[in-house]
Order: sequence, then C-alpha cells, then structure tokens
Amino acid sequence: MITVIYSDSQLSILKLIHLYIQYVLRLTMALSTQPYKGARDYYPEDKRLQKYLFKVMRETVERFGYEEYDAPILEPTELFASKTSDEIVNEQTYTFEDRGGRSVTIRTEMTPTVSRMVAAKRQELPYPLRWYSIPNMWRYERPQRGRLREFWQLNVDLFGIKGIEADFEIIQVSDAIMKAFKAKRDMYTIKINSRKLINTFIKDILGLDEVQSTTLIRLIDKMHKMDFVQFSGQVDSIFNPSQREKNEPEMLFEYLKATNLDDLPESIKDHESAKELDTLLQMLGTAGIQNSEFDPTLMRGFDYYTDIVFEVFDNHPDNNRSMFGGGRYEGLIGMFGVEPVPIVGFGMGDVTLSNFLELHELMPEITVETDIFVVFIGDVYQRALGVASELRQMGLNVAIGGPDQKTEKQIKTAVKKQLKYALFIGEKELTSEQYVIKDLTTSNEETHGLERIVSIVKDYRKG
RNA sequence: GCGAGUUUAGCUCAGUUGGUUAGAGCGUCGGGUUGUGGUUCCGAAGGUCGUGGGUUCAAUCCCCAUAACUCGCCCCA
Repeated sequence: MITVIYSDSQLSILKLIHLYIQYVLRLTMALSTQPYKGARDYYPEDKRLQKYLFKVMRETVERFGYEEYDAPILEPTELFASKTSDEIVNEQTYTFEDRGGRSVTIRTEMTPTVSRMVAAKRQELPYPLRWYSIPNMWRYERPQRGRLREFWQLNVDLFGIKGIEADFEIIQVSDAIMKAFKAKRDMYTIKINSRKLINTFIKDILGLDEVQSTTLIRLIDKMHKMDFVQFSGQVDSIFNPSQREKNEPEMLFEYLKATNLDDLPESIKDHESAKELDTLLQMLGTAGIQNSEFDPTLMRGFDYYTDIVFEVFDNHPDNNRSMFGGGRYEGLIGMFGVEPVPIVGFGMGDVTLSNFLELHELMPEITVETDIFVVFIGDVYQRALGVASELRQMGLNVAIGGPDQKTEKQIKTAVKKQLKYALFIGEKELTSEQYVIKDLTTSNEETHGLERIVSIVKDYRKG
C-alpha cells in the first residue's frame, strides 16, 4: 500500500488538470443534438400537426367502415426477402441479428405484415374485410425532398372483392381523404390505368416476350423523365427487327398517346380490361370525382400490381409529382399456404402529404392541447392548485405556473406556449370565487365564476 | 452507390481581395413597474467562423481530406 501525500499547491494543480480534462471532454465528446439522419424529432408543435393528419385520415376511412390494426415494427427477414427484390432487402433495409442469432428487419412496408395477419385468420375473418393502419417505416436510403428514412404511411386495404367495385371504393376513399384535407378539385388529379390491359397489349397483341415486356414496362414508367426522341429510340431497341417491320413501335406509341379509352388502338379497344376501366371511370364520374382520368403510361413499379393501378398527382407547378397511389395486387397471402384473397389498397405517406398541404396552404393552425394556464398571484399556490383540480374535473386541460415563478414570468410562459387563456387567481378571487380570465390573444379580461369560465373555454375549443 | 450546393452566436444571416478585440436582427438572461405578457427604454451573457491536415511570418478566408445538412441521380416495396 502506497500513500501519496499532496501539498496544497499540488492539489490545486491536480484540480486544474481535472478541470482541463473535463473541458476537453466536453469539446470532443459532446453529444450531437441532431436526430438520426433521415428521421425527425417531433417537438410538441410538430406532433400536433401529425396528430391532425392522422385524425383526418382515421375519421375519413372509418366513415367507410375501415378498422384499424397494428403490428410489430420488426419482422423476420425472410418475410421481406421472400417478396421483395434482393437489392431492396440488402441495401435499403435495416436488418440485423437479434441476441438469439435470428435475422430481423425493420418494416419497410406493411404489405408482408398485413398479409401474414390475414393469412393467419384467413377462414374466420369477415369479408369484405376493410382494414387500415398508420405505421411508421424505415428505409435505408439517401434522404431528399419528400423522402426520408423514417416516415409514416396510411395503409388502406379492401380484401375479398373480385370486381371493379373494390377499385372504385379504394379510389373513392383516397379522394375523400384529399377532400377531408380541404383540397380542391383542381389541386390534384387521379390517374388510372390497368396493368392487365397494357400487359395484354404488349404480350398478346405485339407478341413481346417476358424479358422485352419487363424492360418496356420499366421504360414506360420513366418516359416522362426524358424527351420523346430519346424515349422512342430506347423503345425501338427493345423490339426485334421483325417486330419493327410490322410497325409495332408505332402501334405502341399510338397506345401510349391515348388520353381516353376511345383513342386506344382498335385491336385492344374491346378488351374486357378496357371495358372495366370504362365502368370504373363512369362510376367515379357519377360519384363526383371528375378529376380522375385514364393514363396509359401509369405503371407504378414493375411486378407488384396485377390489374387496376392509380396515382394521385399534385397539380401544383412546384411539386408536379405523384403523391401516393395504389391498386390491385396479389399480396402474399398465398405464401402462407392458404387460399389467396383479392386485395385492392393504397398507401399514403405523411411526408409527401405534408408537402402538398404546405404548398397549397392547407395546413391549419393547430391549437395547443392545454386550454387554460393558471397564474397565481401572491402566496396562494396551494389554493390555486385546488381551483385547477376543479377545472379539470369540469373537463378542461389546465396547466399552472411554477411554484416559485413571479406573475410576469407565469404570463410569459403561457404566451410562449401559445395558450389562448390565462386564469388569474389571487386572494381577491379566492374570496369572491370570481376569477379573472384573460384572452391572451386580445388582452381582453373578464371576471366570472368557474362554470362560466368553463363554458367560455369550451366554446372556443369547439370553434 | 454517384453528383451539386451549403456549414460563421440558440435561430436567420452579414463579413474579411489572408493582418490585432468577427458583426446585425430575432431569441435568451437581468433591470426601469411588488396583481398582468406580447409594444418602449437601459444593460448583459453567448462564437477554438463544421472537423482534421497543408500553404504562409500570419488562415474564419487559399488548397486537400472528412462529416453533417439541402437538392438532384440511381432506386422506389
């Protein structure tokens, strides 16, 4: 055992060294206050907006009889690997091993999960099944406008209806959500296409093989990103010489230029998918959704959708892009060894929706959850707490200043919290049971009993 | 994975053709009012000019690298 005895001056030097080390640590090791790349912090004012968005979504889809479900954010990696392409699983997911050596993946979409849930109770669920969810998802990719790593997505799915009525309902729900957000007809366009129709045309009528079709679909999906000369050049290179001799590329261009079903080439015009599209567009028109139109170039990815697809486009010149969409797809239900179910659905992301609402100035001012802030004056804090409790029992959301805060400070706090009302409680008020309620936005003050105060606040809350 | 732009006070941004103590507005804190804020007046705190290296007598400024952010591309379930 060695005991070291320091002199006073040595101790003060040690203290200085200690302080210096702390200082250096603070400089070099200070934690970043930034949220993780591509993810957002929700401060109360942000969370309020999100609550508004979700509330409108929930109220709208529930009016159509959809029920909310939820599920874990983690799934076994196989669930995604089986369905999605290798590139997505390997490069765009958060995948890791749990402590038991199992590979798990944070969900990047809801389809595998909802398919698993429906398959598990395939026989006992009531059809038509109307389900929705607002899950958060993670994709490992570079953030850019309208795309982050973590986002929330309303998923709405209708299971068990084979006919076009299901597609109609899903598009109608999409439109109802836009309306519920106060969007006007001219702000967005609903573009509709049939994957079955284009597949019939390029495979059965033009006679393209599987590889040609896939390449072509992929190219059509991108055609609005290039000029027509470039596009037609690339289309030509997909067709083989004998197909080119039969003028097939020109037939394709005729097809793609159609702005309504009557413009389609004669060879495909009477196909049942064309008739279905026609019925669908008529149903939408009858339902007052006139801003829906046929767009033969709409593809939405490659393999996923099997029949009707639709996309809601923002008409604003600064944001002329697809906001969200959906269509009919097989899902993964068959993979779980049960009989498949017809599914039509869509997914609506919160980021693109927020962009839309901001750009069209549709984002409302959201009021704070707290109704009223109690400002106590003098040595009455305990008794003011009693009044606050009474108000809470009467249905108000009530906050109170810190026990040591001066009156001025309490008011500043209430104003900074953007509250509408402050309630002043001092000796005078406690004695008379008449309290001063102040409207912080107008500086107007009135003196009332608690009953009257509660009704004033509740009236404001409703408005 | 590729490319462009940005990074100076808590926030929004000036600025220095390389030269002593780097500025503004807003915000924050304290005071002029012991039962009342948002308007006014006075005062204060707050910056290794993103990080590391190089050139130079001297770098916040020039060069290189790197990170973060923003916007595109790729991809998009």
